[in-house]
Amino acid sequence: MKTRTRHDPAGQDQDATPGTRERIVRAASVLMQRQGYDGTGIKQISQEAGATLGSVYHFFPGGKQELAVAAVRRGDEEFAGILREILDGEPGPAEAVVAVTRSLAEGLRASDWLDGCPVTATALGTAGRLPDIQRAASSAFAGWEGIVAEMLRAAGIAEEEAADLAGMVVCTLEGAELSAQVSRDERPLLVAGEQLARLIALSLRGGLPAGS
Amino acid sequence: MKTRTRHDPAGQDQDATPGTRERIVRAASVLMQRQGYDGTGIKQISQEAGATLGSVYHFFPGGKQELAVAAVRRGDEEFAGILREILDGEPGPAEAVVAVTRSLAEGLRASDWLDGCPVTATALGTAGRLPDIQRAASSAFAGWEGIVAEMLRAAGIAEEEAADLAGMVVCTLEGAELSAQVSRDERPLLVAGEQLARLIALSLRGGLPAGS
DNA sequence: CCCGTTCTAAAACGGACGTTCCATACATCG
DNA sequence: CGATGTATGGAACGTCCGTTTTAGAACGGG
Repeated sequence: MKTRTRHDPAGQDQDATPGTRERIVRAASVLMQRQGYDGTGIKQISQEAGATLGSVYHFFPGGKQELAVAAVRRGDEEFAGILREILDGEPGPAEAVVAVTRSLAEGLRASDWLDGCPVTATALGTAGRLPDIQRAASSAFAGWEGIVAEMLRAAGIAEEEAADLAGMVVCTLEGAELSAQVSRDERPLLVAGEQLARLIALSLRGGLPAGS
Repeated sequence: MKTRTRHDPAGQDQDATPGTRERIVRAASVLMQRQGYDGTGIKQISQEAGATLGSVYHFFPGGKQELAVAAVRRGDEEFAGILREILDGEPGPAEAVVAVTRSLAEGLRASDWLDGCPVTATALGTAGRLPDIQRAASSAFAGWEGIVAEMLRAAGIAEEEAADLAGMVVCTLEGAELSAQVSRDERPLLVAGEQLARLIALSLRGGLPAGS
């Protein structure tokens, strides 16, 4: 029942009891996603991960803060993967964005509105205090924006407009998921998806640029 | 130095040392906006408000939770007031939304990116745990949405489309402010403003409805 | 003038927090 | 077979948490 073979450098066994460090990061990511930074205790994390305090501080000598950074990065990569996967499976950018909102809505409802954005809660609770966490969250947003921007450029939207539009898409997804979670209703996400699709369609056919 | 005259039912003196209860709510609102629910202590609130623990528990027998609900409601009303004020001062809905994003950006930058949305941090940290706070936050979002929807209808947009668009506007503002705060950069807000303006302009002239 | 209500003041409590510390187990290497 | 370095188990520490409690001050109505 112990752990598994030692010297498993990255501990990437996919799922079969994934090594202590990996379990700790996963537990931290889930718990902080749900309860925020201050609302999540190290002891709770270690318990949920099936590890002990000694292990936590062994792998994360920087304590809670270092662990939170790892958790945010984990959430970042996880969502980036999902995002890429969905975008690749859709024919056009408008359909892709709608598909993302649908996926987010399903995830939210399936978790009884507990699992929102994996970085927002952690980032927001530590906004002006813990710069390391803030930076990790900021680069997560930037990364997602890049993924969306790439898709938009591939669809033929000009460089600069694609960047703006990608920023808009990520912000709106963020806000809509937040809204849906707080109001326990998937409608904000679905509406956001449709409206974003309108906006993308407008850009695809070179429609009116901001100034009415 | 004490307080002021007793029996000041609502304690609405505008600003001249506004009574203990009022000071407590204000301090709670600001602190929870910045640090979230779990990150803010009752003792910190009482100290910041220039009150004592006795006063806090006198006015809020329900403890921290009741105080948080009052703080969220206060943030709700505050932003609703600002929103109405800005919307009334602009000629059309597109300009109005842009003005709101500019105002939010200024507020964020002026506070060194500390003061984001007055309800998001509190709501997100207590999402599945404290239903009272969640409800207060949810009704705040709904109220803001109503204000925006009314403006859109007044500008001639049909009932149902105005509702969807208003939801989109509020979600995007929420997400953009979050993004701006985390990345310490006002660009997300400004981009969101312009893109929302495009979307509104599209609705004003009966443009393409979702289906590409 | 005194009583009751309203409000303020601060001490005290049990518990949880993040962190430190050390003793132990185990695989690997000389 | 020691010896070594990595990993685990868990007790212990000091601090701060939300809350309770008890006492006192400031007013209003009888």
